[in-house]
Amino acid sequence: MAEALKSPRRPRRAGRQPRSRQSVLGKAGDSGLAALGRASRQTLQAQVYDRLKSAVMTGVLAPGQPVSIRGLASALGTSPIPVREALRHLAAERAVEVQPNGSVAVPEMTRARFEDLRRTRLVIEGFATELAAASMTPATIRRVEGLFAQVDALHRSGDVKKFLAQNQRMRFVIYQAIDSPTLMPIIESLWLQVGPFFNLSMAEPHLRRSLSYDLAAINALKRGDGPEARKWIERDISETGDYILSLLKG
Amino acid sequence: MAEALKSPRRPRRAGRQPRSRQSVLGKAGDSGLAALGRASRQTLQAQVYDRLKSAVMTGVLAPGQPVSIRGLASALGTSPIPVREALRHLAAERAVEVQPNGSVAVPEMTRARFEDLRRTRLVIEGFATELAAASMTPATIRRVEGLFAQVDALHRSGDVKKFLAQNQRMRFVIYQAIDSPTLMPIIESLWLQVGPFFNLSMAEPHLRRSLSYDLAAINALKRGDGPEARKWIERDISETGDYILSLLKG
DNA sequence: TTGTGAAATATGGTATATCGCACTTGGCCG
DNA sequence: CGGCCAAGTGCGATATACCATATTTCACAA
Repeated sequence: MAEALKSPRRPRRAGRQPRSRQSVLGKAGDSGLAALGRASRQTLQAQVYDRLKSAVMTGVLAPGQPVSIRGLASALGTSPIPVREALRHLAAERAVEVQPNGSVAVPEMTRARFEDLRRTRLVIEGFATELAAASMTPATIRRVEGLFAQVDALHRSGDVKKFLAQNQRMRFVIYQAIDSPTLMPIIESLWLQVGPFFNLSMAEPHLRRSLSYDLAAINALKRGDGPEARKWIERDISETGDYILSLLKG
Repeated sequence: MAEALKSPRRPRRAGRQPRSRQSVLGKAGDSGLAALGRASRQTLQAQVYDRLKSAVMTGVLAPGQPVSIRGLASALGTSPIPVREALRHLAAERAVEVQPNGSVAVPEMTRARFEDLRRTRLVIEGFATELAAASMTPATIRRVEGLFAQVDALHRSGDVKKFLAQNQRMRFVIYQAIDSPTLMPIIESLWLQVGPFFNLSMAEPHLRRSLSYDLAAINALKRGDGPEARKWIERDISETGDYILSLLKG
């Protein structure tokens, strides 16, 4: 058994910090060995990606503010490489923009861009909603209705951030029912692009109306009435867009 | 002033190969300093990305065949890092798939996936065509007609590969007329996903029909008739899909 | 001959080092 | 007093090093 010879391949340089592959970012309090089965096979790049994605969606990263790879890396306690790859991934989804000098930033929103996004969302999410009507199982309906109840409660409690997060989850459960590996990433990318601005600017007078449209859409989905559900989702996207656009003016 | 100590940062290790940033991949025979002004500010990652994208589109990379990062890197004469990033970028666009072990491959095509792609393309490219009708300038029309002539000639000459390449260029000129930073990347991603299979399987009996639809669409665009143009593009996508699907059966 | 397991190999992921550019800063000259 | 040049600093891009795991190969024994 020459294994003892092989295990320590090389003398191992002194100042090396192997840094265990998991849980570098996930600060979930691992209770001993339980962690082994949990996030075992998550690459750092994927963890950083998830974090940044959520940071973009929740508006933690302000639009226009440049983000430095090294800064993020040191903030997250990793080397620049996983951060670079996560940022590239987000850039491919248009969640962030690569600046001429190479650093990245959440893109600024202009009226033109927002209107472009809105018309695209109308077409794609409208289509997706109509498709979803044919794929809704009773279990999915229940899931959606449960989420709607939560969203409604969050609306009453006034927690806009959580409201939007759960609202997104609800929508995505609907879209996921289609089981379309083509549509889903497109819709995710669209939400990543408009999401930050919802978080920054959505306010009460509009939320209630949006909720009523969602409810109408859910009821239509329950009946399997795709065109009707589509109509309500389109109305929601369209009027929410009007609202955001009215804020972009000033 | 301890600066003098700092300026020559370190003695510079002997065996270092700085490897000029450009033209590592571009084997265009640089004639001396002329190269300086040419591809100056292209990162390696971007060059690798372009190459791989074209390799995927033209079917050079066979679906399912795993691509090793290191293999590509040494084939291209770079380190693995730019290759990794280019592959991640392509993976985000669904042009390649990250395998469970971390390497990547062009995804296999199944009937289900192809039908999913087709219905999505019908909606998105149909919409895009209709929009384009409102944005076509005389110059764009001329450009498209010029490309159509080339495509037609290539069809007669029987060079399917070049035919498809120019055909794509023609379509993208139309879509680009919309000037939609949202739609364009989506359409590109869709073409990256279906492109390889066109290259592998398109054959004569279908090409002529497809060309006639394209011509009809172009004429409709010229008249500014968006719905009509949309109809022809949709018919093209739909019937080309039928054709490919008939091949996927066997 | 074949199955099993261990070593060799290949490969992905990531840390570190270094290059070269870009932007900043400070000083000098007009 | 203002603008321009030069050093300095920060950062992105990339090469290299090295670990850990997946895969292959090969030897040995049943």
